[in-house]
Amino acid sequence: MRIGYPCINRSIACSGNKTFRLTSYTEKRLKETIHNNLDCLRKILQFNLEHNLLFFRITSDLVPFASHPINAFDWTEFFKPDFENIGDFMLKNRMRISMHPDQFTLINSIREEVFERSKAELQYHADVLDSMNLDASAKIQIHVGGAYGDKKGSMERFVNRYRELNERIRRRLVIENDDRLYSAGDCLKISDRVKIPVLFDTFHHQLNSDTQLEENLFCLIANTWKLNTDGIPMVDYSSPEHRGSSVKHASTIDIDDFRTFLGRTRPTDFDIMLEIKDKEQSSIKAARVAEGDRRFLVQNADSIKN
DNA sequence: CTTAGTCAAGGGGTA
DNA sequence: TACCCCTTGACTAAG
Repeated sequence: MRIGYPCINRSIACSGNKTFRLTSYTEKRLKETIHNNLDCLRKILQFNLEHNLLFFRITSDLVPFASHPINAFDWTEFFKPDFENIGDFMLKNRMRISMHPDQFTLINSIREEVFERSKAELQYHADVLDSMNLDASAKIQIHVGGAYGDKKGSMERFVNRYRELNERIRRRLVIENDDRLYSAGDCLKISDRVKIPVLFDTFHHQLNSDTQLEENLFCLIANTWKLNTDGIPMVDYSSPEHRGSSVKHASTIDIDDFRTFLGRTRPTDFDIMLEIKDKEQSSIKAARVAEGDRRFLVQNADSIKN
């Protein structure tokens, strides 16, 4: 079990998700921004190592406009040594890595041009992870997509489109249950067809589920991950803000809830991404709680040994 | 220096 | 059809 957080670290004085406006695009600006972002990513990983946080999500802003037609710059080649250096650091310290393209990446869109752009965007994400020489346990998580007034047909379209993707994308792709349309159960149905791993999001499950989170569902989801290639399952963990009626991500972790969650999911082993506003601060607290959990200790001992 | 509107990209829901 | 919502930080022009 590894614990981590997505994209941004607020404790160190650098921001690895810098970007700029399309209107101010120049190759020089692009180069400088990528350089800054890679440099900062390396610093964040160092911080994470020091705080026993071995799971991290790389921001999709790492390379701005990576899949946009305006970008003709061969950034994989230019920054090859930097990507490899970061990848070596991750491997050496047994870090688990994910990426999460945002809402515009839609495999099952009814519009062909949206699918084409999505493929380009997925290829960019795969290029980042490939450049770091990471194996197939480094994942790219997306949602199933829209419903378009015909959920069944849209799930079918996802299956067919998924089969069209190239192997470099497919080996990394996983689907995550969303908060409104596609539940964990829906994701399992798709997984039955194409054997894609399902990434369980606890918060989305609270908002959109056909069953309660019971042990059986959690086991079924865990079994969609092939341990020798996909690695242990990834789980996105967050909780609603307790005060107020709105459904927002909590500003900080509720340690008692987290402890309960750890208890309820035993003995299944998985990596946890904390989608909580204060990012690394909550992660550090969570890691402390998890130290009392066997799953966490095994991972720990392992990384010290190597 | 501070602030408020805006940013490549989609889709769902309501009036 | 028109408009607002999601969710988020940072960019950028305006004050």
